[in-house]
Amino acid sequence: MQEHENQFRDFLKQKGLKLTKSRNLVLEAAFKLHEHFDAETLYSHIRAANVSLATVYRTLPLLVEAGLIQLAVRSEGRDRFEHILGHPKHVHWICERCKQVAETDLSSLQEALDAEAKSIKFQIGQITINITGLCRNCSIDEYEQD
Amino acid sequence: MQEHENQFRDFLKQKGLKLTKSRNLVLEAAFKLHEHFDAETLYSHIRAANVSLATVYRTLPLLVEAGLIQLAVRSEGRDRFEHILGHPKHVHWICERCKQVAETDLSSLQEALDAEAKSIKFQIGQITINITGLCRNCSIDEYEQD
DNA sequence: GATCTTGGTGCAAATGATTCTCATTAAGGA
DNA sequence: TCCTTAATGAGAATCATTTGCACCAAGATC
Repeated sequence: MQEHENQFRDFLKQKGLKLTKSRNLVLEAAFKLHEHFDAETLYSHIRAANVSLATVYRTLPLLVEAGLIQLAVRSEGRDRFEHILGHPKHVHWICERCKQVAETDLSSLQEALDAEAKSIKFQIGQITINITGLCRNCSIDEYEQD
Repeated sequence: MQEHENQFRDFLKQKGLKLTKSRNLVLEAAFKLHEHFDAETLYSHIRAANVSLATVYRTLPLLVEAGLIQLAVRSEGRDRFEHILGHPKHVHWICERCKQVAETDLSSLQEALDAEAKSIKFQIGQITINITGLCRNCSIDEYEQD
Protein backbone atom coordinates (compact mmCIF):
# COMPACT_ATOMS: atom_id res chain seq x y z
CA MET A 1 0.00 0.00 0.00
CA GLN A 2 1.49 3.28 -1.13
CA GLU A 3 1.34 6.45 0.91
CA HIS A 4 -0.90 8.23 -1.57
CA GLU A 5 -3.44 5.44 -1.43
CA ASN A 6 -3.69 5.76 2.33
CA GLN A 7 -4.02 9.47 2.12
CA PHE A 8 -6.80 9.24 -0.44
CA ARG A 9 -8.62 6.59 1.58
CA ASP A 10 -8.48 8.72 4.71
CA PHE A 11 -9.61 11.79 2.82
CA LEU A 12 -12.63 10.00 1.37
CA LYS A 13 -13.63 8.44 4.67
CA GLN A 14 -13.42 11.76 6.42
CA LYS A 15 -15.75 13.26 3.80
CA GLY A 16 -18.13 10.31 3.90
CA LEU A 17 -17.28 9.36 0.33
CA LYS A 18 -16.63 5.90 -1.04
CA LEU A 19 -13.38 4.45 -2.24
CA THR A 20 -14.37 2.82 -5.48
CA LYS A 21 -12.50 0.76 -7.99
CA SER A 22 -12.64 3.54 -10.57
CA ARG A 23 -11.33 6.15 -8.19
CA ASN A 24 -8.48 3.92 -7.25
CA LEU A 25 -7.58 3.41 -10.88
CA VAL A 26 -7.56 7.16 -11.49
CA LEU A 27 -5.31 7.66 -8.49
CA GLU A 28 -2.91 4.94 -9.54
CA ALA A 29 -2.72 6.19 -13.10
CA ALA A 30 -2.08 9.74 -11.91
CA PHE A 31 0.87 8.59 -9.85
CA LYS A 32 2.27 6.41 -12.59
CA LEU A 33 2.26 9.19 -15.16
CA HIS A 34 5.11 11.63 -15.46
CA GLU A 35 5.06 15.10 -14.03
CA HIS A 36 2.33 16.75 -16.04
CA PHE A 37 -0.78 15.05 -17.32
CA ASP A 38 -4.25 16.04 -18.46
CA ALA A 39 -7.59 14.31 -18.09
CA GLU A 40 -7.53 12.83 -21.55
CA THR A 41 -4.09 11.27 -21.09
CA LEU A 42 -5.09 9.80 -17.78
CA TYR A 43 -8.23 8.43 -19.40
CA SER A 44 -6.29 6.77 -22.20
CA HIS A 45 -4.44 4.74 -19.60
CA ILE A 46 -7.48 3.36 -17.83
CA ARG A 47 -10.26 3.32 -20.42
CA ALA A 48 -9.47 -0.34 -20.96
CA ALA A 49 -10.63 -0.96 -17.39
CA ASN A 50 -13.98 0.55 -18.31
CA VAL A 51 -13.49 3.81 -16.45
CA SER A 52 -15.30 6.66 -18.13
CA LEU A 53 -13.87 10.04 -18.97
CA ALA A 54 -16.59 11.59 -16.82
CA THR A 55 -15.28 9.72 -13.82
CA VAL A 56 -11.79 10.95 -14.50
CA TYR A 57 -13.11 14.50 -14.53
CA ARG A 58 -15.07 13.84 -11.34
CA THR A 59 -12.10 12.33 -9.53
CA LEU A 60 -9.48 14.92 -10.40
CA PRO A 61 -10.94 17.63 -8.12
CA LEU A 62 -11.09 15.10 -5.31
CA LEU A 63 -7.41 14.36 -5.69
CA VAL A 64 -6.72 18.07 -5.65
CA GLU A 65 -8.79 18.56 -2.54
CA ALA A 66 -7.06 15.61 -0.91
CA GLY A 67 -3.75 17.37 -1.47
CA LEU A 68 -2.41 14.66 -3.74
CA ILE A 69 -2.24 16.48 -7.02
CA GLN A 70 -2.41 20.09 -8.12
CA LEU A 71 -3.25 22.04 -11.22
CA ALA A 72 0.15 22.79 -12.67
CA VAL A 73 -0.43 24.68 -15.87
CA ARG A 74 -3.22 25.38 -18.27
CA SER A 75 -1.83 24.91 -21.72
CA GLU A 76 -3.46 24.71 -25.12
CA GLY A 77 -6.88 24.94 -23.56
CA ARG A 78 -6.37 21.96 -21.29
CA ASP A 79 -5.73 21.70 -17.58
CA ARG A 80 -2.55 19.85 -16.74
CA PHE A 81 -1.96 18.39 -13.30
CA GLU A 82 1.02 17.09 -11.41
CA HIS A 83 1.29 15.08 -8.23
CA ILE A 84 2.37 16.87 -5.11
CA LEU A 85 3.10 14.04 -2.72
CA GLY A 86 6.84 13.57 -2.48
CA HIS A 87 7.29 16.39 -4.94
CA PRO A 88 8.26 19.61 -3.19
CA LYS A 89 6.71 22.89 -4.23
CA HIS A 90 8.51 24.52 -7.12
CA VAL A 91 8.54 27.25 -9.71
CA HIS A 92 7.55 26.52 -13.31
CA TRP A 93 9.60 28.17 -16.01
CA ILE A 94 7.55 27.95 -19.18
CA CYS A 95 9.21 28.68 -22.49
CA GLU A 96 6.90 30.55 -24.83
CA ARG A 97 8.72 29.24 -27.83
CA CYS A 98 9.42 25.54 -27.32
CA LYS A 99 6.71 25.14 -24.64
CA GLN A 100 9.06 23.21 -22.40
CA VAL A 101 8.52 23.53 -18.68
CA ALA A 102 11.48 23.55 -16.30
CA GLU A 103 11.20 23.50 -12.54
CA THR A 104 13.25 24.98 -9.75
CA ASP A 105 13.08 24.88 -6.02
CA LEU A 106 10.75 27.23 -4.20
CA SER A 107 12.53 27.46 -0.88
CA SER A 108 14.23 30.79 -1.53
CA LEU A 109 10.79 32.35 -1.92
CA GLN A 110 8.92 30.46 0.74
CA GLU A 111 9.97 32.67 3.59
CA ALA A 112 8.90 35.89 1.93
CA LEU A 113 5.55 34.37 0.98
CA ASP A 114 4.91 33.11 4.49
CA ALA A 115 5.65 36.52 5.92
CA GLU A 116 3.30 38.16 3.43
CA ALA A 117 0.56 35.64 4.21
CA LYS A 118 0.93 36.23 7.90
CA SER A 119 0.61 39.96 7.55
CA ILE A 120 -2.66 39.75 5.60
CA LYS A 121 -3.81 36.75 7.64
CA PHE A 122 -4.21 34.52 4.62
CA GLN A 123 -4.20 30.76 5.10
CA ILE A 124 -2.12 29.38 2.25
CA GLY A 125 -3.44 26.37 0.38
CA GLN A 126 -1.67 26.02 -2.94
CA ILE A 127 1.12 28.10 -4.34
CA THR A 128 1.46 28.45 -8.09
CA ILE A 129 4.38 30.31 -9.52
CA ASN A 130 4.59 30.28 -13.29
CA ILE A 131 7.10 32.29 -15.19
CA THR A 132 6.85 32.58 -18.93
CA GLY A 133 9.62 33.78 -21.19
CA LEU A 134 12.41 32.24 -23.18
CA CYS A 135 14.49 29.31 -22.05
CA ARG A 136 18.22 29.26 -22.55
CA ASN A 137 18.17 27.51 -25.91
CA CYS A 138 15.36 29.55 -27.37
CA SER A 139 16.84 32.89 -26.37
CA ILE A 140 19.99 31.88 -28.23
CA ASP A 141 17.93 30.95 -31.28
CA GLU A 142 16.26 34.36 -31.22
CA TYR A 143 19.60 36.01 -31.88
CA GLU A 144 20.48 33.72 -34.72
CA GLN A 145 17.19 33.62 -36.55
CA ASP A 146 15.54 37.02 -36.16
CA MET B 1 -2.90 60.33 -26.50
CA GLN B 2 -2.36 57.90 -23.68
CA GLU B 3 0.79 55.92 -23.25
CA HIS B 4 -0.90 52.60 -23.84
CA GLU B 5 -2.25 53.81 -27.17
CA ASN B 6 1.23 54.70 -28.35
CA GLN B 7 2.58 51.41 -27.21
CA PHE B 8 -0.12 49.48 -29.03
CA ARG B 9 0.35 51.52 -32.20
CA ASP B 10 4.08 50.87 -32.17
CA PHE B 11 3.59 47.19 -31.52
CA LEU B 12 1.18 46.82 -34.43
CA LYS B 13 3.35 48.77 -36.82
CA GLN B 14 6.36 46.69 -35.91
CA LYS B 15 4.38 43.53 -36.70
CA GLY B 16 2.97 44.96 -39.92
CA LEU B 17 -0.55 44.92 -38.50
CA LYS B 18 -3.17 47.62 -38.80
CA LEU B 19 -4.52 49.84 -36.09
CA THR B 20 -8.25 49.63 -36.63
CA LYS B 21 -11.17 51.32 -34.99
CA SER B 22 -12.29 48.08 -33.37
CA ARG B 23 -8.87 47.34 -31.93
CA ASN B 24 -8.70 50.79 -30.51
CA LEU B 25 -12.07 50.37 -28.85
CA VAL B 26 -10.98 47.10 -27.28
CA LEU B 27 -7.83 48.73 -25.97
CA GLU B 28 -9.68 51.69 -24.55
CA ALA B 29 -12.30 49.53 -22.88
CA ALA B 30 -9.62 47.30 -21.35
CA PHE B 31 -7.96 50.28 -19.76
CA LYS B 32 -11.19 51.77 -18.53
CA LEU B 33 -12.30 48.61 -16.78
CA HIS B 34 -11.19 47.78 -13.29
CA GLU B 35 -8.42 45.39 -12.47
CA HIS B 36 -9.84 42.12 -13.69
CA PHE B 37 -12.05 41.68 -16.68
CA ASP B 38 -13.01 38.90 -19.08
CA ALA B 39 -13.80 38.94 -22.79
CA GLU B 40 -17.55 39.01 -22.26
CA THR B 41 -17.41 42.00 -19.93
CA LEU B 42 -15.20 43.89 -22.31
CA TYR B 43 -17.59 43.06 -25.12
CA SER B 44 -20.60 44.36 -23.22
CA HIS B 45 -18.94 47.76 -23.08
CA ILE B 46 -18.30 48.12 -26.79
CA ARG B 47 -20.91 46.01 -28.51
CA ALA B 48 -22.91 49.18 -29.01
CA ALA B 49 -20.12 50.39 -31.28
CA ASN B 50 -20.64 47.30 -33.41
CA VAL B 51 -17.52 45.47 -32.31
CA SER B 52 -18.00 41.72 -32.38
CA LEU B 53 -17.12 39.31 -29.62
CA ALA B 54 -14.84 37.50 -32.07
CA THR B 55 -12.81 40.66 -32.51
CA VAL B 56 -12.50 41.03 -28.77
CA TYR B 57 -11.14 37.49 -28.62
CA ARG B 58 -8.83 38.21 -31.51
CA THR B 59 -7.51 41.42 -29.98
CA LEU B 60 -6.87 40.21 -26.45
CA PRO B 61 -3.84 38.09 -27.40
CA LEU B 62 -2.42 41.06 -29.28
CA LEU B 63 -2.67 43.20 -26.19
CA VAL B 64 -0.97 40.47 -24.22
CA GLU B 65 1.81 40.19 -26.77
CA ALA B 66 2.19 43.96 -26.78
CA GLY B 67 2.81 43.80 -23.06
CA LEU B 68 -0.23 45.88 -22.19
CA ILE B 69 -2.36 43.32 -20.44
CA GLN B 70 -1.80 39.90 -18.93
CA LEU B 71 -3.82 36.86 -18.08
CA ALA B 72 -4.44 37.28 -14.38
CA VAL B 73 -6.53 34.35 -13.29
CA ARG B 74 -8.70 31.69 -14.81
CA SER B 75 -11.83 31.54 -12.75
CA GLU B 76 -15.15 29.83 -13.28
CA GLY B 77 -14.09 28.64 -16.68
CA ARG B 78 -13.25 32.07 -17.96
CA ASP B 79 -9.97 33.85 -18.57
CA ARG B 80 -9.63 37.09 -16.66
CA PHE B 81 -7.13 39.73 -17.68
CA GLU B 82 -5.68 42.81 -16.07
CA HIS B 83 -3.67 45.67 -17.46
CA ILE B 84 0.01 45.76 -16.72
CA LEU B 85 1.00 49.24 -17.79
CA GLY B 86 1.38 51.39 -14.70
CA HIS B 87 0.42 48.43 -12.57
CA PRO B 88 3.45 46.87 -10.90
CA LYS B 89 3.82 43.11 -10.76
CA HIS B 90 2.09 41.56 -7.80
CA VAL B 91 0.96 38.41 -6.08
CA HIS B 92 -2.67 37.25 -6.30
CA TRP B 93 -4.21 35.83 -3.15
CA ILE B 94 -7.30 33.93 -4.25
CA CYS B 95 -9.81 32.86 -1.63
CA GLU B 96 -11.25 29.45 -2.40
CA ARG B 97 -14.37 30.25 -0.49
CA CYS B 98 -15.49 33.76 -1.35
CA LYS B 99 -13.49 33.88 -4.60
CA GLN B 100 -12.15 37.32 -3.80
CA VAL B 101 -8.72 38.16 -5.13
CA ALA B 102 -6.36 40.33 -3.12
CA GLU B 103 -3.03 41.62 -4.35
CA THR B 104 0.27 42.34 -2.70
CA ASP B 105 3.55 43.69 -3.84
CA LEU B 106 6.03 41.39 -5.53
CA SER B 107 9.24 43.21 -4.69
CA SER B 108 10.26 40.98 -1.80
CA LEU B 109 10.33 38.04 -4.21
CA GLN B 110 11.73 39.74 -7.27
CA GLU B 111 15.34 39.45 -6.23
CA ALA B 112 15.19 35.74 -5.57
CA LEU B 113 13.41 35.15 -8.89
CA ASP B 114 15.93 37.20 -10.82
CA ALA B 115 18.78 35.26 -9.28
CA GLU B 116 17.11 31.98 -10.15
CA ALA B 117 16.47 33.13 -13.71
CA LYS B 118 20.05 34.14 -14.13
CA SER B 119 21.37 30.81 -12.96
CA ILE B 120 19.28 28.84 -15.45
CA LYS B 121 19.70 31.55 -18.10
CA PHE B 122 15.98 32.08 -18.51
CA GLN B 123 14.74 35.33 -20.02
CA ILE B 124 11.76 36.34 -17.91
CA GLY B 125 8.63 37.52 -19.71
CA GLN B 126 5.64 37.37 -17.41
CA ILE B 127 5.53 36.38 -13.78
CA THR B 128 2.37 34.86 -12.38
CA ILE B 129 2.14 34.12 -8.71
CA ASN B 130 -1.22 32.86 -7.56
CA ILE B 131 -1.83 31.63 -4.07
CA THR B 132 -5.07 29.93 -3.22
CA GLY B 133 -6.36 29.34 0.26
CA LEU B 134 -8.59 31.12 2.71
CA CYS B 135 -8.73 34.85 3.19
CA ARG B 136 -8.89 36.35 6.64
CA ASN B 137 -12.67 36.52 6.83
CA CYS B 138 -13.29 33.09 5.45
CA SER B 139 -10.81 31.37 7.73
CA ILE B 140 -12.64 32.91 10.66
CA ASP B 141 -15.95 31.63 9.29
CA GLU B 142 -14.51 28.12 9.02
CA TYR B 143 -14.08 27.99 12.78
CA GLU B 144 -17.55 29.21 13.49
CA GLN B 145 -19.51 27.16 11.02
CA ASP B 146 -17.87 23.78 10.63
C1' DG C 1 -7.10 61.90 -52.91
C1' DA C 2 -7.82 57.75 -55.98
C1' DT C 3 -6.24 53.15 -56.24
C1' DC C 4 -4.74 48.85 -54.73
C1' DT C 5 -3.13 45.23 -51.77
C1' DT C 6 -3.77 42.85 -47.80
C1' DG C 7 -5.19 42.23 -43.47
C1' DG C 8 -9.47 42.92 -40.46
C1' DT C 9 -14.31 42.46 -39.32
C1' DG C 10 -18.98 40.79 -38.19
C1' DC C 11 -21.67 36.98 -38.29
C1' DA C 12 -22.76 32.42 -37.65
C1' DA C 13 -21.31 27.92 -37.35
C1' DA C 14 -17.75 24.83 -35.36
C1' DT C 15 -14.86 23.19 -31.82
C1' DG C 16 -13.57 20.98 -27.77
C1' DA C 17 -12.77 20.69 -22.88
C1' DT C 18 -15.59 20.07 -19.08
C1' DT C 19 -20.09 19.23 -16.81
C1' DC C 20 -24.50 17.30 -16.33
C1' DT C 21 -28.50 13.88 -16.61
C1' DC C 22 -30.24 9.66 -15.65
C1' DA C 23 -30.95 4.89 -15.29
C1' DT C 24 -28.20 1.39 -13.21
C1' DT C 25 -24.65 -0.44 -10.02
C1' DA C 26 -21.92 -1.12 -6.00
C1' DA C 27 -19.69 0.65 -1.50
C1' DG C 28 -19.89 -0.30 3.13
C1' DG C 29 -22.44 0.15 7.58
C1' DA C 30 -26.09 -2.35 10.11
C1' DT D 1 -27.22 -10.41 3.56
C1' DC D 2 -29.75 -6.21 3.28
C1' DC D 3 -30.34 -1.41 2.54
C1' DT D 4 -29.33 3.28 1.92
C1' DT D 5 -27.02 6.38 -0.74
C1' DA D 6 -23.38 7.76 -3.34
C1' DA D 7 -20.92 6.57 -7.76
C1' DT D 8 -20.68 5.14 -12.48
C1' DG D 9 -20.87 4.88 -17.68
C1' DA D 10 -22.72 6.73 -21.69
C1' DG D 11 -24.03 10.23 -24.10
C1' DA D 12 -26.16 14.70 -24.34
C1' DA D 13 -25.53 19.47 -22.98
C1' DT D 14 -22.87 23.60 -21.95
C1' DC D 15 -20.28 27.36 -22.93
C1' DA D 16 -15.90 29.85 -23.58
C1' DT D 17 -13.12 30.36 -27.42
C1' DT D 18 -12.00 29.68 -32.49
C1' DT D 19 -12.77 29.57 -37.27
C1' DG D 20 -14.60 30.08 -42.20
C1' DC D 21 -16.18 33.24 -45.21
C1' DA D 22 -17.82 37.13 -47.86
C1' DC D 23 -17.40 41.87 -47.44
C1' DC D 24 -14.74 46.10 -45.64
C1' DA D 25 -11.28 49.36 -44.60
C1' DA D 26 -6.21 50.54 -43.21
C1' DG D 27 -2.51 52.67 -45.15
C1' DA D 28 1.18 52.49 -48.70
C1' DT D 29 1.87 54.01 -53.40
C1' DC D 30 1.22 56.89 -57.14
